[in-house]
Amino acid sequence: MPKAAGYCYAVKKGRKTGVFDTWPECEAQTKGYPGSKYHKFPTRDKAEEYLRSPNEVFASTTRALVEHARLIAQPSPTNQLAVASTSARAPLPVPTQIDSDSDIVYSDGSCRGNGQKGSYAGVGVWWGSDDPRNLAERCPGDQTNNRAELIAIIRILETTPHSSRPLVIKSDSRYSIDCVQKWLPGWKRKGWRTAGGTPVKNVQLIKYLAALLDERHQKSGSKVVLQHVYGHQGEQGNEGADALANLGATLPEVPEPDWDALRRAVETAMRKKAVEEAVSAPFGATATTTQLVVQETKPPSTGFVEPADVDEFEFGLELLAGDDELLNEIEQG
Amino acid sequence: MPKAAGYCYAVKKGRKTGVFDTWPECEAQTKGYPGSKYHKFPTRDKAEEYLRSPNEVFASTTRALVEHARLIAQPSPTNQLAVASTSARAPLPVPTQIDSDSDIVYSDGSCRGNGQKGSYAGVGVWWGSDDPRNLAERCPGDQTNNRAELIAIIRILETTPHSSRPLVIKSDSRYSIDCVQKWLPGWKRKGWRTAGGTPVKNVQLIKYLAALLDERHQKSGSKVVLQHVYGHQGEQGNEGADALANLGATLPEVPEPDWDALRRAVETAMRKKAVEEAVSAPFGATATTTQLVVQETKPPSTGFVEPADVDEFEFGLELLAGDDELLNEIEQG
RNA sequence: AGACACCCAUUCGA
DNA sequence: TCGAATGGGTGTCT
Repeated sequence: MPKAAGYCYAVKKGRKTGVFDTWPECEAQTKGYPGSKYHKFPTRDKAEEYLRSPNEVFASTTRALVEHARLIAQPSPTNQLAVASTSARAPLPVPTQIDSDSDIVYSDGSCRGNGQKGSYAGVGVWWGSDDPRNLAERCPGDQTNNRAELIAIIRILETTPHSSRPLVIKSDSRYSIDCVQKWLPGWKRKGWRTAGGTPVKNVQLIKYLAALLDERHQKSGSKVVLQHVYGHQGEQGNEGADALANLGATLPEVPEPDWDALRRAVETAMRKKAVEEAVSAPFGATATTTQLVVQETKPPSTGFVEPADVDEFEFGLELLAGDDELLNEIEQG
Repeated sequence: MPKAAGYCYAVKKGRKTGVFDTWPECEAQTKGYPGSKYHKFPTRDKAEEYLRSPNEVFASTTRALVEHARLIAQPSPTNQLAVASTSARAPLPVPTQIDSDSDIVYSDGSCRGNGQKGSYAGVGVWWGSDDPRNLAERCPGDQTNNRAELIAIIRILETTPHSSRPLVIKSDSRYSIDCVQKWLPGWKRKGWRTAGGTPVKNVQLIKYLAALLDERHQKSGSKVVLQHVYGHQGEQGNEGADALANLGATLPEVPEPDWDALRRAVETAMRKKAVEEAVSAPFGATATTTQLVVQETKPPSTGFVEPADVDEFEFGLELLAGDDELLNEIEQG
């Protein structure tokens, strides 16, 4: 509540451009300047990043995306099934250029009127300006912010081919990250009950997301880094995903996939691979256990984003051991 | 989110005047035209009403008001006390003609540079063109838009004699109306904390306003109707109050009244009356509990202002039962 | 009690 | 498009 000034103002269009420490300074550059563009940020870093980022990130991406999303979204005899099937969820073509050590992608969910009747939610995935892998989709099923955030991450994993490079997913949803990072093991143990004894929400989504992560680790051995970023800090990628999510929320309703079926399909594939490996190397070599690396950033109020803290979590076939449904299937099949 | 074009543009001063359906048409009449006056409206009705409304409703009122306001406002040995005392806040003379079933009055607050250092706020009350009860006053104390809006309503209640007819106060401040309409009971219960746990702002103002409403209900049994109107829709009364508020903001600073003292004075008077009534009619007759009627209008985007929905709220001695300070005073007095 | 999101509403202004 | 003044809520977990 203390109005402790600690803000910066980035002026992108104005008499002088640059970063200014006080509002009056910023105002002096923008007031009365036609088409001025400026923004408040909690840190100088963020302000500078905003200045560096291109002005119209999504303009050209948008139209194509809307069309793409509409096609997928509109229930019709020819594509209704496809939407809910895994095949329609196959990876998109990857751009040919490979330019960095790890793949970075932003996810975001939005939900107009969250908690209200008649709310509508959207999902956004942003790889870069004009990147064909970008997504703007209507959130299927219940329209809540948290579902949209989870599904955004799921959609990334569904549409991104495995690769040897780490995949860095940046989300501003602490909830989504914590679901897979810190709460999932306990939930498995305690039968998907919250600390308050109530059933965990969005279980199908969370289980499917966990399965997708497991699959990726098992197949490629590569890392998935879930990194939390604070929303609305001017970070280009987050803003991009946000805009795409808002766009997605305007699309027509879509049928909800059968998340459990999707998860089982993934798990079946994993089991096959596990069996093959066990057969070819039966000398006590345990199933692949890879790491889910979760990167943490400091909250924006600290002023600096320090070198990311890294928490590491065991992942892999743990799920097989903790899931009754799966054990049953294995026993019977 | 749909940018569904359905707007009209009224040009009051420009190359051609009238109502135009598109922004380019409107722009053509106004761009570069010195002193152009134009406005966007959601409906043609509103646009036409704006054109019909006299251009300078207040011109003749203004000079007298400025003088009047200056006299009241200027702190001087002879009137400084009067400003803060209830006696100086006595009702103004009412015009002799009585012309309708209920009294309608518009309130508005304005605040130049709201939130900035050096902002200055004004209070406007509009009864009609050239009505002597009109007010244009500088906002005392902190200069914020919301304080000005609250004080505008307070000033109406302070300066308007009780009457058997309902008093309709039209304000464009949803905040002010909600303060007394929907949030006040909860605030009393929860110790004047907001939903986020922070202290409610402008508490003295709100308490005093509530006391004035209670007093009015108790004394006269008449209704006070708080009606929300949307700002800048061309409604004459709202525009009038707006102009007066802007005028008030240009007046010199005024000392801030002791709102708590004012409230206590009102509450003391109420208690006396309550006691008298209890004595003269001790047969379980409860204290007067009247209704605060809150009228709601549709937002302007719907295009039509339908017959007002009416929500009714219990008011009256509830405050006596919920205010510890008061209970203490009663016990001691 | 805390955290991260998602918003909703009305103003006041530049 | 940007700022501030002000309030209300849900989604979710610990």
